[in-house]
Amino acid sequence: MASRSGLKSVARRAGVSTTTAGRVLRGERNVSEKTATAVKEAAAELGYVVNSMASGLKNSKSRLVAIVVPTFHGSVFSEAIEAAAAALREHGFQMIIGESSYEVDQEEEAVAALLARRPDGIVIVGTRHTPRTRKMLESAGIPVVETWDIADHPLGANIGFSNFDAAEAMGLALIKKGYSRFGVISGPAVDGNRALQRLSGFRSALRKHGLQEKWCEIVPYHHVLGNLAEGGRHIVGLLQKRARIDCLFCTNELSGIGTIVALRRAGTKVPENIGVAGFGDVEIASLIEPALTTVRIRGREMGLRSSQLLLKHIEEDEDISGIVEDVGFEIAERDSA
Amino acid sequence: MASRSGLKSVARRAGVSTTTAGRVLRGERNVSEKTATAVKEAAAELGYVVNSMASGLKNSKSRLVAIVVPTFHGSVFSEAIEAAAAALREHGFQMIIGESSYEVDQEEEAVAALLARRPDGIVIVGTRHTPRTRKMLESAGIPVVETWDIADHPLGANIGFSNFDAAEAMGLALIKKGYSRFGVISGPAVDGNRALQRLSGFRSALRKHGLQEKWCEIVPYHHVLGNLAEGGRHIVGLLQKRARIDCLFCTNELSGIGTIVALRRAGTKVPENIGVAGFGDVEIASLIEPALTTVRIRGREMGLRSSQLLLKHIEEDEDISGIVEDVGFEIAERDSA
DNA sequence: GTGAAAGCGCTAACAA
DNA sequence: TTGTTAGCGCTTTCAC
Repeated sequence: MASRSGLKSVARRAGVSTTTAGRVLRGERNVSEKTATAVKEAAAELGYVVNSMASGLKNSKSRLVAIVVPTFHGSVFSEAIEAAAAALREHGFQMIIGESSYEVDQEEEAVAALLARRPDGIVIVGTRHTPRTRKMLESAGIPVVETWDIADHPLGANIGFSNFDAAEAMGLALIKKGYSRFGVISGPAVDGNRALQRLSGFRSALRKHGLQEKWCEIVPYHHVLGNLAEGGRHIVGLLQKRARIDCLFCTNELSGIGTIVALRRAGTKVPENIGVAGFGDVEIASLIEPALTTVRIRGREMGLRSSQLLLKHIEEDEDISGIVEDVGFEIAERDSA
Repeated sequence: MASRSGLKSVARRAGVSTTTAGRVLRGERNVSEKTATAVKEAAAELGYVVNSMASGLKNSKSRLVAIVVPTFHGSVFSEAIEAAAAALREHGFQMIIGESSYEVDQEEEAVAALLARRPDGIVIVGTRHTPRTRKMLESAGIPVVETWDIADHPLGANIGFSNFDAAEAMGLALIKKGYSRFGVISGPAVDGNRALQRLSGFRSALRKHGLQEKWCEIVPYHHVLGNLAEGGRHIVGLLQKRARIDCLFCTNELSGIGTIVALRRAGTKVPENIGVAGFGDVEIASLIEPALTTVRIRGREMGLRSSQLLLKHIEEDEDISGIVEDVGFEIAERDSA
């Protein structure tokens, strides 16, 4: 079927060579009006669509950009994806997405699968990778942008923010508001991952005021992220068993939202009975009642900026490796704490 | 760079032919242990990743599935995408996504761009397409699944639900609750699109009870979808200018949520002062206060089922065209109406 | 168990 | 303005 509507059949139908047919369909100008029309008609009649595997192979470019995110769930990263995809589409690029599930091994698999498509550039959320991931990325010969963090040893360009600083700033802000007995909900904090950085930053803030959190619960990601309502209930259960606190810091936004909803349903008043702060900022964070106090992350900006850099490298042939941009963050003090 | 780590250089480094190297890397068994090890080592050292443009071209398959959704915004379709992507990944397939922005011309463009990658199958949200879109899809020679609606003339398989019936059921449910003075917020209702079907279904319910809506506002999509908070404020403005109603039906979920939030901020009590019902069901619909009464759509199921059908066609070579499945819907009566 | 050769559908370089 | 030729990086016969 594919062969029945290949360039060859279009050419045959229009009575020209495949070269000429290709030229017309690519929009080159040095073809006679008449020929062009004939080719276009033939193509339309056959429903012809170019085979970009073939053309990409020929010119060794795919007009594809890859992006690796920890998860699709919950719109945390989708705003960044959206912004990037829109910018790319304007330049005739498409996006392929991989999911790392917050695991470097999964990330490795995703990167391999994506690189197989020979993208012209790649954006990765995160700066921790397996050695093989780094190797593959280096050998790929394409521009790389790491994001959502500041890298110690960037693979290429780096558009991010300091997770440590952001969590510390939130800690300071909460202390300023008068809270002093903190509980923390964090995803698995390992190596130098973002959960750990956030935890460390928060603790640094407490230490500066001679404080220490009353307890810190490490919750598997599927628990906080898989299902908001269920995750929230889980956290409320935790609250009852642990030492009394006056403020709960959730190192990711989804657990913050889930917690607020679950607390409300359990009849606990936020922020009267307990303050809740989150990290990250999706649209719902400001829509729920009470609106979530959180660290506002510039996801959209990071997505956009990353793709802009890639496009600059690809289209203007300007090396972007080594570029580092800190997009910062902002403490959004709303009603929950 | 790509050539420096092509199959040829792996083969050279391992001292074998590209044929043999390829065999090893594809996991074929009829290779000596020793050779296999040498090849794998060479590949690892070079960070080799297969070029699927080349392999795909050779075997005319891409292990790629395309999906076209109206929008990425707001997780309406992302649950469906998520479910589909997960199922596909398990079978070694990747997904490429296109966005139609609720416009058939944009859809045509997206379909052309996606088909150029020679996906092995395609899922499209919606059943209305331009003639060229239909033609391209027909000539592509790949399985097609239309979804989120029931098609009059399916292009291939069809996994959906009746938007008319769903809206009618919601209308009936609201009337049963005692509402009788309805306002409607709808996206552009043209041809046989889903907005129009929902509107028609809702009106049918009213007619059955000798009622008629007090007013119906057609709001451009960017207004209700671009920004929840702003869209909501817009709707609240409308409410003040139009005839008094006791219940507002929003034919899409995002406007329902935006409306509830905006009304709450404006000091109007839902459902005491006015009932609000939506259409569609994302996670936040049940988390906001009051929880949104809405038509629950099986997005996740449609996404999953669509990809299962495609996989069946692709991997088991079983023709799926003509298969129609109505996954139905459900009225979720919550607190907002 | 291994390799040589042909070719997937397209485009770039060159020739006419 | 148009066509011929070669080859992108792989996989697939087919031969050894």
